[in-house]
Amino acid sequence: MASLRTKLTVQLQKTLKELCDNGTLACDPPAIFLTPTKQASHGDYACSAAMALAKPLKAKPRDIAMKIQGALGNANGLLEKTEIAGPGFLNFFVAKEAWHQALAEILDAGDAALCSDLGAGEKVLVEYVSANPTGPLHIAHGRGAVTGDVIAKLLVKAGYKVEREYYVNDLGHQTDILGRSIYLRYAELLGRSFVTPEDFYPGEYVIDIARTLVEEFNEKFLDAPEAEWLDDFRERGIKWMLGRIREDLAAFGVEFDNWVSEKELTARVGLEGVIDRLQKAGHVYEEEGKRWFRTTDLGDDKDRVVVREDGRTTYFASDIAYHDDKMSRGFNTLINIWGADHGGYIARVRAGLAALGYDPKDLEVILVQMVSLSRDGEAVKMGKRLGTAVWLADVIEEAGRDATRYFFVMRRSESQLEFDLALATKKSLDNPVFYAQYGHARLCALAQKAVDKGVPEPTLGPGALDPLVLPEELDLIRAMDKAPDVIADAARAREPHQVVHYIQDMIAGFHSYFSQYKNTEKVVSDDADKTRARLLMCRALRNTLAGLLGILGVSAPERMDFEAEPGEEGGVTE
RNA sequence: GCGCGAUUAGCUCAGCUGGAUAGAGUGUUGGCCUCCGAAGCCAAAGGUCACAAGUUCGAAUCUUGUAUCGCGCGCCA
Repeated sequence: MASLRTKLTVQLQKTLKELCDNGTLACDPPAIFLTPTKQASHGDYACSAAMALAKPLKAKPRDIAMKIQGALGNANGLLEKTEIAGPGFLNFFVAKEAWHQALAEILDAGDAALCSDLGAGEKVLVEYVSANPTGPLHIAHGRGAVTGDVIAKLLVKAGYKVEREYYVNDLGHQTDILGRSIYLRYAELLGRSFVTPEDFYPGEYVIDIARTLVEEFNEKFLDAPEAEWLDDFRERGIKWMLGRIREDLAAFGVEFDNWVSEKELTARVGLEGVIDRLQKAGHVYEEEGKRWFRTTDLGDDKDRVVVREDGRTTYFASDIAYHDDKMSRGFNTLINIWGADHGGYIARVRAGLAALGYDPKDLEVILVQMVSLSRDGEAVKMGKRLGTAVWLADVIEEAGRDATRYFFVMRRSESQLEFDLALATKKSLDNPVFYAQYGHARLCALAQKAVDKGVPEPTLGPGALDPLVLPEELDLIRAMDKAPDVIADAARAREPHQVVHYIQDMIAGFHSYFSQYKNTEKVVSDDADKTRARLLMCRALRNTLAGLLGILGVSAPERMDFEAEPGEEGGVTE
């Protein structure tokens, strides 16, 4: 759906092209954009094109603005008037009728009201989480999970064809450590004592896995050499962990189209082929018995080993193969959501793509900064190796799925996130998800109020929206109208937090409107025409809000339970 | 040392390809419930946009340098 701003931009572009074509403006048509204004006296949208053109045209900005103003007219009925202000701003005042028309279109569009065709069907692959199956998901994985999930949803709304993918590192040294850790716990459960080696996963979950192996194998491997049990222990450990990771993600509302196993992928494509291609392109050399990829030629800090002395390939080698596989599946854009601690990895993966003949810019990496968790005002130290990680599942249980998801995308990815569990569970507006959900519930209550009073179901007919003339009502329509723009912008920038702020603004506008007129211009009143118009507006608002919350994966409750503490069972009624 | 990220109100943070008087929440202070949901609303107070140069009609935004904090710098993943 096109917003009014988009329609007006199109009109303005058309006008400028005409002015340039007929010589009124002796230049090429400039790229223009409309900005929403900050104050009502500046109209609804402003454009600074005249100022930008002043220098190349060697003319006064205000004179240029006047020419544009005259040629634009009422922009096909969209505008009530255009004013020239300040150094040369064009301030556009949208006609009431155009807002009513916009609202009618929003109501007609239904779910499509949030959509745009920015992506034009382009294929995008979003890879996120991809946590090693050597331990449960912790809180930082959670942030990456929601970030990826919401970016994927935004891209879908913005007209991209999206696939979501989890890359499972089910090969390598770390998985061996998992297998050995399980074995030590297995032996312990069978009465043996042990000292923990340096490479060891200390988490409780390892004991849970070991318990299943005691059940399966009894004492079969108790004194057996490693070669006899390692494969079984490793594979069962990975399978168990992956099962738990899937459960945690499902409980969090995070889903994937594909789970790509490193083990299966490398078996299928064969790393030798990929390394040969690197070699043929002249990027591989041998030294000290190892095969190196000269990534320094392609923007990396140092060269990287792809094949070790003993012939085993490195993780990096399979990651090159994985990204090659992604590109070969026809994606124009690869978006990877990584933790900030993987930042140093970007250059070498890009180098891999470049060496294989792809444009390295097609890989975008969103680095999600760390989450610092505090509980009751005290910082909680994190350390996966120390077993002091905070599991995502525990956080969700404590704060609730809605609040947790909302918190994780509230801030820009580049900002470190302060996650205060006490705050997230608190019944206050520090916890903005409740504010937004409350707004939705209030809109539902309004609709119910109308039903209770015997007001007929409002229908959209000619002139039905004409009674909407209060400035706050027009503001609300304007807020809704820009939804496809906000989503497209957020999708383009890969910035979920923009949606959060948009929701907050829209809800604040509604609460303000509601409170201000609760004793005068009520939504449900004795005036049938006004009631119908306002109920229609509220319906659009409710739909918009529900759609936005849906993008965040946060529920839009029809009622809020006032008694229960948020975060506990029943705190939010679906 | 090098790379990436951050630095904006007491606190937590927005600020959209450079635009008009830098915003929101929270906290503080003071007002609103015979009301369609007060988990709400309204108002006040609160700023050297880390610092310094530069680019131009115009900089929180772009460039360079400095400072402080976080992350990374493995033939782990």
